[in-house]
Amino acid sequence: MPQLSSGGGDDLGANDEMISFKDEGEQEEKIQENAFTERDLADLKSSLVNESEINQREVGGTESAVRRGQQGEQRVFPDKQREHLDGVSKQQDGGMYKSPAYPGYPFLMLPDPYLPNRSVSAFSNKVSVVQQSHGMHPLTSLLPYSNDHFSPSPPHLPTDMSQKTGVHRQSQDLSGYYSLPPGGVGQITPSMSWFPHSLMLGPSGVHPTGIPHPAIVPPSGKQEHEQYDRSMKPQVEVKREKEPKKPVIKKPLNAFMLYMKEMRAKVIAECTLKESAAINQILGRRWHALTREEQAKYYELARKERQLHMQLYPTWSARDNYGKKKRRKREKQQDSNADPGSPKKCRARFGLNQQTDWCGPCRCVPNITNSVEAAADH
DNA sequence: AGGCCTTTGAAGATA
DNA sequence: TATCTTCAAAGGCCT
Repeated sequence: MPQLSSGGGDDLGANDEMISFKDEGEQEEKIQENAFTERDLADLKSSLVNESEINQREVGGTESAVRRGQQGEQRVFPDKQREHLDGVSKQQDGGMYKSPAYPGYPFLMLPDPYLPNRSVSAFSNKVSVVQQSHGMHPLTSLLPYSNDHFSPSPPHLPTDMSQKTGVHRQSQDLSGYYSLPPGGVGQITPSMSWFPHSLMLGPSGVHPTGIPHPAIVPPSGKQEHEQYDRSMKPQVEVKREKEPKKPVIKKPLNAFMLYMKEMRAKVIAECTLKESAAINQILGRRWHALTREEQAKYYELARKERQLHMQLYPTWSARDNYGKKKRRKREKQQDSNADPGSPKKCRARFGLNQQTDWCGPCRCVPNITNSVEAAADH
């Protein structure tokens, strides 16, 4: 996406970005977005009934205007916002702002920086964001990673992970963030019933910090309850032991993702929609309706997420998760386009003479020799 | 079972 | 450096 940041933006940079939101008639729209109500939901709901109708209405209406504007305008915000937030955090990281970058860590009773009185917010293992949303600061309910990430058997990290020097260093660094109890996680008492015991059983499979990071998921992409599976499917266990797969470390969530995670259930509750695509459309509009300050909270949280992620996985790169879909698409394309399988098949595909015609699309030679080698070379 | 849809933002890849 | 691409979450829907 275009990075339109002009640089030099600090804390006030975000202000400029937000102002740009209001340009070109978007101010009025923004006001309307602020008044986003059930009417919008009803629109969306009804629009789901007829997709073509959606396109006509939304593309022709404010939705498209928003989207058109977003491409150019919204992208301006984050960079400066990041700078802004970086500046803020540099001040806050000094100790007065110890935010649980992963507030979903169930075993950490952390002062919530977003609570007015910084009271301790104990996150349950699976806290619905909706359930928390009323009477609490929005971010207190923010559970960036649901309990699904805390499988009974914590996903084991790559073996080299524990050997990385940065990891050891980070456990100290993180203590500031997470207010780990003296002695570390190992001293957490079993009385914390919402803490999965398996997480306390030992170092194996647990990050050296003792923090099972929710970004780590088994290669399948879903949390696998291996302990239970083993009792039921010993064959699977054997297979797994033979072919240990590296757990996938997922990307840290960005501000909008965090916002979605918190607000999704609320939107679902408000309207009966369940389709994520529709929900996300609503959330996208609401996101733009947020005030600068409201968005800043999420940008700050996202920044913390990235910071923690970097500390937990110093060698991780987004590139690590790259290319899965891309590869599949390429392979599909290659299968359908380039690879005819054999000259005969290729020529048949394009209606060419099997004996004499040159195959333009794949440039295979005429099948004069009809030899196996020629076909193989194809 | 796995891909698609849909959103924004971060970051890697590419021109 | 600017632009493009991919992936993060979510869950219903479709093949």
